[in-house]
Amino acid sequence: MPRQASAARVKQAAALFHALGDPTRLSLVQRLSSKGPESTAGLSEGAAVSRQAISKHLRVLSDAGLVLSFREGRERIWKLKPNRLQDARAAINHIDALWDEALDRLQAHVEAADS
Amino acid sequence: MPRQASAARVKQAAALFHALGDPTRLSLVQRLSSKGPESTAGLSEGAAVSRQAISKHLRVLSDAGLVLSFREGRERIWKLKPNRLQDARAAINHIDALWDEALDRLQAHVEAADS
DNA sequence: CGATCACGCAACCATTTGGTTGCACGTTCT
DNA sequence: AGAACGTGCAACCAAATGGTTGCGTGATCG
Repeated sequence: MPRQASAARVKQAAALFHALGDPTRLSLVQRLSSKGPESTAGLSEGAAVSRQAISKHLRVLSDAGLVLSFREGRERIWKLKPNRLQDARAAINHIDALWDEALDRLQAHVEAADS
Repeated sequence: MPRQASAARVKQAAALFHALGDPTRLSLVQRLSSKGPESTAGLSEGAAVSRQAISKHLRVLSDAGLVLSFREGRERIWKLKPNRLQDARAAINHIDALWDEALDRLQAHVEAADS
């Protein structure tokens, strides 16, 4: 039996994908991943949009558990919460597993009819 | 050098995640994955929302390349395009790879300072 | 102390999104 | 032929989204 009701799991995974489903946010995740922790202003540096826009996106990522932050002097530092990406990958793997099972069933059916 | 400009790649991946980032749509993908091809009406069967809502979601999934459809008599049959999920996984793996590189760089730095 | 910097908050705006209902059209069943 | 079915299309609606600007506040620099 599943550890969690399927509907709730889908909701959770969808929330994660939703957070990743914006180019600006995905760029932020990528940047935090490659360049390491950075301040809000730092992350706004090269961006096409305003600091507040970036700030809002970071808040969305934070709500999704993809990123965390802490105050340091007058800056707020953001860093990636890397384990969270595993959850997204797990969701995809789960769907893939279903797909493979379906193929197996189909294969079994074909072989049964092949006698 | 990257096969594609980074910005374009991010956009592509974000579009994919965006399509997966809705509970109803993610359920549809999961259902198509586990139960195999099905008609619009069939997919609307258990759903909480109307047939047209489902139809719109399927169209979004189709635009994202996650699903394809064909007319069969008076029905439209939808089936998963499984390879597309690989792209989503690849995007996550790519970010993870960046992260690992960053950790390696950090490690190298620590060891260098440790002499 | 005064200037500047980084940030948070709020108001506001246009567009997108997710949903509905109603209707028209082609297909299938009897 | 006529009824029922599966879809597609369009209009419409409320809420969410992504963005802006302006302003207040605490921290840091000179």
